[in-house]
Amino acid sequence: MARTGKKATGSDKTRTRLLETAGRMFAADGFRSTTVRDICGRAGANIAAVNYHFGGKDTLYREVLAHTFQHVISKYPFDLGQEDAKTPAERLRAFVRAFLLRVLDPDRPEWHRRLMARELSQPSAAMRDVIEKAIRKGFRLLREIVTEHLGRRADAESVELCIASIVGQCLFYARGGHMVSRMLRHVEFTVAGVDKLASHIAEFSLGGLARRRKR
Amino acid sequence: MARTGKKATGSDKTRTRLLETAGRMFAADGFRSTTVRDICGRAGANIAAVNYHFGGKDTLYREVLAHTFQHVISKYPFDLGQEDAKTPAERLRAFVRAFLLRVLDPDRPEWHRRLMARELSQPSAAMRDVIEKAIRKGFRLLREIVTEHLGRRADAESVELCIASIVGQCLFYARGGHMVSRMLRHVEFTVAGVDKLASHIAEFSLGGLARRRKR
Amino acid sequence: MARTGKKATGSDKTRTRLLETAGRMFAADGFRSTTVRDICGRAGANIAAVNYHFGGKDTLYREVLAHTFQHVISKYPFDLGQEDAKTPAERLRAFVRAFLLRVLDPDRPEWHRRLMARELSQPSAAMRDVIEKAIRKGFRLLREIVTEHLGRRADAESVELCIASIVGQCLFYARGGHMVSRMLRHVEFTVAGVDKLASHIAEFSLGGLARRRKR
Amino acid sequence: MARTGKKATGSDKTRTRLLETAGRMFAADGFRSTTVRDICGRAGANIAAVNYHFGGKDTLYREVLAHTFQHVISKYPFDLGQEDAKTPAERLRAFVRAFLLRVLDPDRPEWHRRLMARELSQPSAAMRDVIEKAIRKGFRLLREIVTEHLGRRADAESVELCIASIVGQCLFYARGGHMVSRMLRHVEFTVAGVDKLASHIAEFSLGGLARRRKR
DNA sequence: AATGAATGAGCCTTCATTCAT
DNA sequence: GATGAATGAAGGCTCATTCAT
Repeated sequence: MARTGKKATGSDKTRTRLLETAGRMFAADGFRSTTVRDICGRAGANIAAVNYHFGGKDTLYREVLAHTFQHVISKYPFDLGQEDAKTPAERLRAFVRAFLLRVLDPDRPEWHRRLMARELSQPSAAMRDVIEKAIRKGFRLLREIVTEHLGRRADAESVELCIASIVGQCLFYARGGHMVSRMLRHVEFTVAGVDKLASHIAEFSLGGLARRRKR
Repeated sequence: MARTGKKATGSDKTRTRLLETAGRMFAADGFRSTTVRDICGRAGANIAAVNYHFGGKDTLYREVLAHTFQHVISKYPFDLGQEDAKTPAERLRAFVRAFLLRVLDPDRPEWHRRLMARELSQPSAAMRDVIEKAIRKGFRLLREIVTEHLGRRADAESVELCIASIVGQCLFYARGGHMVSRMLRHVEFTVAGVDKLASHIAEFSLGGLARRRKR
Repeated sequence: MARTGKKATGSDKTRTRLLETAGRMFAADGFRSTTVRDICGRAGANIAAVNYHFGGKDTLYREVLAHTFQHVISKYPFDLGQEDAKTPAERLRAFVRAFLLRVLDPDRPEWHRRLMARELSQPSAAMRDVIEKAIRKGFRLLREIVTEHLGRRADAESVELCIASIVGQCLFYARGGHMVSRMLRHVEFTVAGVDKLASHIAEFSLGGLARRRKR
Repeated sequence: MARTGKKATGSDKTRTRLLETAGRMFAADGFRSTTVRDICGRAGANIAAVNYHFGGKDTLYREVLAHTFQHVISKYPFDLGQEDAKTPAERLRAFVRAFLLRVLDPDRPEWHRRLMARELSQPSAAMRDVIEKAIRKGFRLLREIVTEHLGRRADAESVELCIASIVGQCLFYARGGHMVSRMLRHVEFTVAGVDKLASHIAEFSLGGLARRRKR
């Protein structure tokens, strides 16, 4: 057994391996299409391992989600860099950058992004609350920033339309590898280009906001 | 033979009901999670009805897709209104409006949007080619429009970043009922507000493009 | 419809076509493996035609069997040629020839043989009685002939062993196209060679009977 | 993985029971008519047991076949006893005896015979090669023996006709329990009488060959 | 007289899970 | 702590048959 190299000494290793493998597979094929047999097989574990370690497939999925979202939520708060930002323009830039960092975190493997995109478009029951809470928080902040730009007298609809425009631009990069993005040959979706992306979106949005204000 | 799909004499009621029900369910839960039994049950048809009318689950899905995408592709071409547009600004407005119309077509039920969003983010083998072709076509047009705004000397990366910004704003509305959009209480996602949405995105983007040009 | 050439004027034609097609298919693949849909399809008839004309698959099968066995039973009785046979040797020859004619009837299509072989090795409930009766009749005759050859004092076991030897030789040709027979490149299994086959088996058996008698 | 069939540790009880039950049922009713549900039911196993242990119905059938034919092929080679046979007559006797032993092996249950008979008359894709090879081998040997008896100048057709006569007699006993054989009340088809059967067939054939030679 | 849409029982298979070891 | 044999519910699909026309 030991000579196969698959099995490590501690039992905790299997659990970790299961978590990693399952996450990758859930991200690639979705919850339903991923089978417990396959997860265990690829993780080099017994077929009963998932139930043994996590209690079931659902629980494993929830665990994967928790493990995946856990860090990012606290690592890149929406208000990251807000305290250093003096002008409204800087605050928008900070927001956009924080948003993109959260979505394109350099330290996270690619499948984290895919899994997040999946949950974002159709959240499972387990994540709904967590995600909604996080979104609501960021939303409030962005509303303030946009209001700063449009002026206090701006109507609610205009504010929200601009919010949608900014968020839309950011979310475009969140969904990794979809068809539209594949057309863009000169844009780096990866982490390396995150600052460039943030700069562009911030500039573009500043222009948009300015135009919307004049009207 | 019903299997060939060439039907004309009989009453197509069951077939139509099946198509409608299946579409709605595929849109809501995805291909895998939707069972033939459920489809037939809710359509008030026998469990063998799907196989009889469509030959199988896969074929039914493809039929639903065809039935769903069929109209929209030809009804709202990307270059809709381009010939009447004189200025670059008007061309951008026309493009955005055509894009949104395609996505928020007044004549289509809500689940069409959801199904389209699903296929857009992870296209099934059957749709991949159709979708890619459609996207590529619109992409070329938008590139021209953006280049008009940024000037001929604009580098490829800047052009594509602006394309991403515009497309991102539009796609935001394509995905019906996702979490972020639920925060926006004052924006009508429905068809009724499509012109207002188009106007905003066009204006916002014009501002963004202008700012990007100056740099 | 008429221009397809599939449909004849009278309704009786469909029935006949169904009978022919079904027989061929039952002979080739067996009762279970042959589907009503396929029969109707290849016969150019409606899917409900079998039930309409014959009441069901089972009934159709029985009808095919009756239609197939009907003639042969009366056409080639086991005692064919017995009245003209003067010597025991001639009687044996006549018997073998009748047996082979029954099995390799020139006027019957090949699939009749296959169907018969099928029923012989595992008779359906419907045919069991008919077949058993026919066999019993021939068996009695052959017993007499063999007894003539072995002498009246021959024990029952010896008689039956010789019967088995003779029948075994004949049955070898009844099962068309099985693996062993494919090895024999110089023997005609078809109808054309039936007299040659009969001669050989009769001669071979006469030799065998003679040797068995001496012992 | 049980699917690979590489099992050693666990108690092979269920697997063995499944193999035995399935074999018996396949032999009795054929592949198509035998249902997995029935097999599992009669074997006292779960409905999923067949798929778990064998991967599917097809694989199970192949396994049954392998398990059934495995021994007999090597246990009773066609040339069994040939080296001890001095005269042509003894060689024929040895061949017939080996043939019958193969077919009526004392150590095998009755359903093995039935299954073999089934495969012999219409071999499944899996067995075709194995059977053909085995047959071809025995065929070559018998041809030599017959040629010895008929003389070197015997024409190919005569040789093959005699081969057919000998093989026909043997095969008669291979098909257990068919209608004709039920008429023979004084012949033991079972293993106990195999030597007596072999003696008869050999003697009968020697007589037949002798007579065929004289002509 | 004949059609073909529709039926429901039953098929093989896959799945997450449980249980004895 | 971990295994893998065994389970039963549910999946898609095929079949002979029925029913309204």
